[in-house]
Amino acid sequence: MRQTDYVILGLLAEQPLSGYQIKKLVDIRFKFFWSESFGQIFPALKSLAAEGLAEECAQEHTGGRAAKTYQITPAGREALVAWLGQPVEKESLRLEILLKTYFSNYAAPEVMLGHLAAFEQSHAQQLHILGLFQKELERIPDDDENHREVLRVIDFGQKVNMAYLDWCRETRDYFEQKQARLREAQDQPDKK
Amino acid sequence: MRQTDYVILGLLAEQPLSGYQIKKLVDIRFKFFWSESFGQIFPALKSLAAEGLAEECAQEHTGGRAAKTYQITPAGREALVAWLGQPVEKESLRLEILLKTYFSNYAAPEVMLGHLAAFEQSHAQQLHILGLFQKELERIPDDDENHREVLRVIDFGQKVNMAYLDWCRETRDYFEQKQARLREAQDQPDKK
DNA sequence: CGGCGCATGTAACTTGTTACATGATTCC
DNA sequence: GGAATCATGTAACAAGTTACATGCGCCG
Repeated sequence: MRQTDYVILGLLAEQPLSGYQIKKLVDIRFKFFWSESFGQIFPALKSLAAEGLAEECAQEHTGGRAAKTYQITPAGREALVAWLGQPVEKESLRLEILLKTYFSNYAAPEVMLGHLAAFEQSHAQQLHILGLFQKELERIPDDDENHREVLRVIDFGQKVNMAYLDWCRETRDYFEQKQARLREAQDQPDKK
Repeated sequence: MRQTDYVILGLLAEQPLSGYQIKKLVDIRFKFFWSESFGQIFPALKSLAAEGLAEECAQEHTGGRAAKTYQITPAGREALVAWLGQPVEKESLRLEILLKTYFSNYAAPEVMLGHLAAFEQSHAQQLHILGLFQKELERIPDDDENHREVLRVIDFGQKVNMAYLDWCRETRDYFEQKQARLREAQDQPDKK
């Protein structure tokens, strides 16, 4: 069983969904810490159905092609709970910007300033979206009784993105100073 | 050209290295934001040599099998600088613990408390190691003139890991309270 | 009827991990 | 000579992305 399978089971545990809807939910709700593509979701749904952890239900079609909707089975719920109890094993972080920062003495400070601006903008945006989610969750009724847990996840995103932005500002300052130092050295090559 | 190629070029830009040494450096220096395996490094070194971006030099052997050492070529340096100037494109974060937190209303609070303890311990450890690196860097002479950039990378790790630990503590509190609520409800099932 | 939007599905590719086979040296 | 250590290399697998092919209904 892949991680994708459990993501799907978790979402189906709340309500029946189609592959397309699952993709949209993952893109919105898990955006800052997870992703899935169609190439993973559709095969996973098929295998979940083959193993009896999910089953096809009604074919709704609200405009456009009919959507194959799946619902979770009791065995699927058991599998989900069993997975929740297993130790967390996957944690991965890959940040090209840190690689470039590490090697940045081979490039001009301007280069890093550009990368930092893009990074900062993207994470400020993410933080903004998380804030909207938080307000939305606090506003609507907690029918599934999972709002508090979801808020914990959102809080993680907020803390981490704020840390990213802090780092951005400090690092921007650093490269701006470096740039100023270099300019000075160029303008007055004799002094020292 | 893969990301692995640039990681290798960046490390070779400082000094000639063997595949084995590269792996060790990545494991130590980039541990908290990057990883590479032998299965990526050795083929990458071969292809870098084929493209003339790196070349084999002396076969040193300091105990054990002879190490094939590679050094960067001028073309390799150019490729590295060109990559540094390209926009940052890869940023990925995958945290199973957030997935489990999101779905945690299907499990007992104890389960999450266990996961949180492991997560907290692992990141406290990482933070500790980053502190050691920082002190080490501030102590030794900055021969390659890249200490300040490396310290920016370390600072990122420290900020992010501190954010993780803050979240851990708050989330631990939340699940402990939830646990207490459940216990209370079980002890006095009549009240309300 | 043509294009757009919703939706499913797959094949090809890229990337990354794991496990294994091998080789050479040192130390006991 | 055997274990430990340092080191290279590969094959098999697992995971993940991308691009494409298809289908259907609606709207102008």
